[in-house]
Amino acid sequence: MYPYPSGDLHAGHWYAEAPADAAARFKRMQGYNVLFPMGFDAFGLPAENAAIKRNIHPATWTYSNIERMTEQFKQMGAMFDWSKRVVTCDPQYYRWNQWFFTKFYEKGLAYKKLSPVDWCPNCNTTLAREQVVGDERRCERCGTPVIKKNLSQWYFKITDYADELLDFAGMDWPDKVKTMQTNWIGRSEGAEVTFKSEQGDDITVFTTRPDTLWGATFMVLAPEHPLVDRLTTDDQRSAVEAYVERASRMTDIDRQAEGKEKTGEFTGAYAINPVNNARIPIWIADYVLMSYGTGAIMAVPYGDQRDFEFARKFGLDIVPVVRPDGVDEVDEADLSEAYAGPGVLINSGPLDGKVNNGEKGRDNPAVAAAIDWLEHHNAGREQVTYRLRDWLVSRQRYWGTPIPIVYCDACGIVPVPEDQLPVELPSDVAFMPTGESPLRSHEGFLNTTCPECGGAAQRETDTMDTFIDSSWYFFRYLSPGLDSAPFDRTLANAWMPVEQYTGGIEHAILHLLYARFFTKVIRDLGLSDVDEPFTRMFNQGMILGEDNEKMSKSRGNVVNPDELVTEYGADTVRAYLMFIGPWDEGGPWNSDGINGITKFFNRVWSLVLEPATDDGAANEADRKALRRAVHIAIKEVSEDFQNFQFNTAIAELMTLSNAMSKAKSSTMVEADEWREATRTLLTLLAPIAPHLSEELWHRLGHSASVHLEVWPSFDPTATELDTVTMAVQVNGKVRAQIEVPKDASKEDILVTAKANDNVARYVEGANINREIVVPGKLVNLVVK
RNA sequence: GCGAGGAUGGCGGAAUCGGUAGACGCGCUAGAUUUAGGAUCUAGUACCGCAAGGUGUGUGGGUUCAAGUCCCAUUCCUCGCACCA
Repeated sequence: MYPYPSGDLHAGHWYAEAPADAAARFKRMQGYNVLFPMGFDAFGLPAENAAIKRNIHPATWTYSNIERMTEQFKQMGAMFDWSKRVVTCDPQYYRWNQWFFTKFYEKGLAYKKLSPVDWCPNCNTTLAREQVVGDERRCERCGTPVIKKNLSQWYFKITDYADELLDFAGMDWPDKVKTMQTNWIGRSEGAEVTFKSEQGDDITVFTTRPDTLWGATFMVLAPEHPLVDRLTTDDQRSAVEAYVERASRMTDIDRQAEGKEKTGEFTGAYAINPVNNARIPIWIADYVLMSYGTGAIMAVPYGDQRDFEFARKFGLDIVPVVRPDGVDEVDEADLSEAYAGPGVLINSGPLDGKVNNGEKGRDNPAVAAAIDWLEHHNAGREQVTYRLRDWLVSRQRYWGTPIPIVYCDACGIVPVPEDQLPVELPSDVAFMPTGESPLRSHEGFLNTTCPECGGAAQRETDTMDTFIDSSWYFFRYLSPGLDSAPFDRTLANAWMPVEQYTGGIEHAILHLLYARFFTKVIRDLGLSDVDEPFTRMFNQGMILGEDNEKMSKSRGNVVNPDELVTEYGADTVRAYLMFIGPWDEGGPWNSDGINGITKFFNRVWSLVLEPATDDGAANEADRKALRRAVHIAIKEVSEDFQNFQFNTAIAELMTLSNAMSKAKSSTMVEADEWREATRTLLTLLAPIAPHLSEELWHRLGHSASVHLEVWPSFDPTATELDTVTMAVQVNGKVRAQIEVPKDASKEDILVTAKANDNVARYVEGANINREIVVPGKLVNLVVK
């Protein structure tokens, strides 16, 4: 994932990019054709805030940050291909955001709608549902609790792709991310049922439990439901209006602060339950959300805890409709909570006796029977509902892609034609955050002519959510300079999808969901054949301050990578970050530990370059042992890189260098095995410490780069041993170690084991009941 | 409340088709070298114990010749969602 150009590279950037670079280098040495690009997510609020605070233009601030961060990335020694760099605030990039917007509009995937939206009072802009986080409903960017506003905004119809987005087939992604996306999309199977009010209005509800329809004893509408005003009777009007007014003024936080205590008001109206013609009261309550389903529910207090609480509080009827297995009779008066489990349907007319097995949808015989009944009687139909909402993409801010729409009194909404793109962001605007886009007060931008009729018209002044920029930038890497299309189709079909993507878990249901959606629309626009953007996804953890807290200036626990590079060198910083622990776990920085890497690299240096001081003779067994250590390292390090286990890869390299230190002697350094060892050590180390390994490689006399070396191949015969050490246990406790030929028979192993003095001590005078031999591992003698 | 993940020495962490727990590193102890050294090298370092030996992977059970690893229960921590009908 490309970074936001915030200023300087911080420890988190290093933690995200250095191991990714090591993995890319490993793949290149293995012979793969690797494209490892870097770019900048350059639109966004911090640039505008910097402009307001320091009186510097967002573009100036952004581009100077990009320059600085690019230099810092080069210091890291990362192999980024800078010729492929993508900068999203560049008009040559964002013109394609605008182009996509018009294509979405043509396809009906972009639309404008007036509705209550989430508004961040600090950022002064609307937000997408995905950008409101936590139980206090805070702005994802700045942490301020959001409020509701009724505004006309542009949306992308991501809900059209809900079902396809639930399909993760062939994707090697963390289960956590797949689960989070699945829950976010929130598919529910059930039925849509239409009730009629006594005045004759259709009131449609969604339910996952149509089998409990005969237990519906009242209806509840969301306070914002459009029928509330019509249905409310005169004698109830003042109470209902007061309730609606109160609900509209309450924030979501206030609603939650009231806990789960139910509130509501009777409208005075009644509806007819279509399955049994029962006359049931219609209430309004804020526990029914206008934004989910149809904004109205049938209430089945017997089977739903919320409806149960509501019924008990307001004295409404409760009709038992499911008899749990093993219960003879259900008495409504005895109930203390709703029953949502399996059982047999009762009091349900034609469905009496049907079995509710607790499964969802048509897998449940009772639900299937209910849907069939509804469809047969024209009272409802099978229906699927999603939690996912359409993506609100309008932002009332300056530093983003202008939405390429013109409003004409004569022609209405007119997309800007392709040959007039990009709609460039004017540079001379006032950045005061007024709650309206700063572009609104820029006359030259605002006033234009209609592309269709040529009459006076006004531009849309909102800009696009920056998550649009990041939804397709990976395509742009393939042909960043192209000005005839967003990307080269042939290259895209050859290179995409991204075979390995890495980034933080915080984008599990933001960027990673939007990018999947965009990729599918790009496919459906006929621009590529790619279904999914990222085949394999890995979430690295977060690097914390030494105090085990998130790094922040106010805590004073920020680790500055520039200072570390000055003191220890880039390779040491890279390697230490990889050594600290598993990459997906992250963890606290520890300034003591980095010395271990410094010592390791110093040891490698002298191992390769210093003459041997010990003039002991190396015999054939010594040379064989060294070769064995080398090939164990090749095997382990290769597997570790493949699995992104950089910490154990470095541990293996340390083990190899320790073995080499022990083996080094004036005769050994003349041997082929020693030359293989040094060559292997440097090639295995190259992805982790690219500068050090290159320097040593050249000092050894090579003229080509170590980074162009072929990854060493593992020779299994080199690691085979003539004898193996086995543990001997007596009753599961280790009592001795024995050495046996590697292909010794079980019988021979047992003879050797029993001959051991210490084993004999524990076995003496007892019966051996069982003898377990795991060849090459251990012997366990069970005695009594 | 629902869902996911985790708990191993003084510290970061190794090891899970069940098979010698603590690889590798930090720190610490002792020694060597040194005018000196936050340098380097050597040896040691889970805990209790003089030793023999015993005990140990959050807690309590279970399966097994054998459990960090499998099963049941439970505590705590982290993350995500949350009146979603």
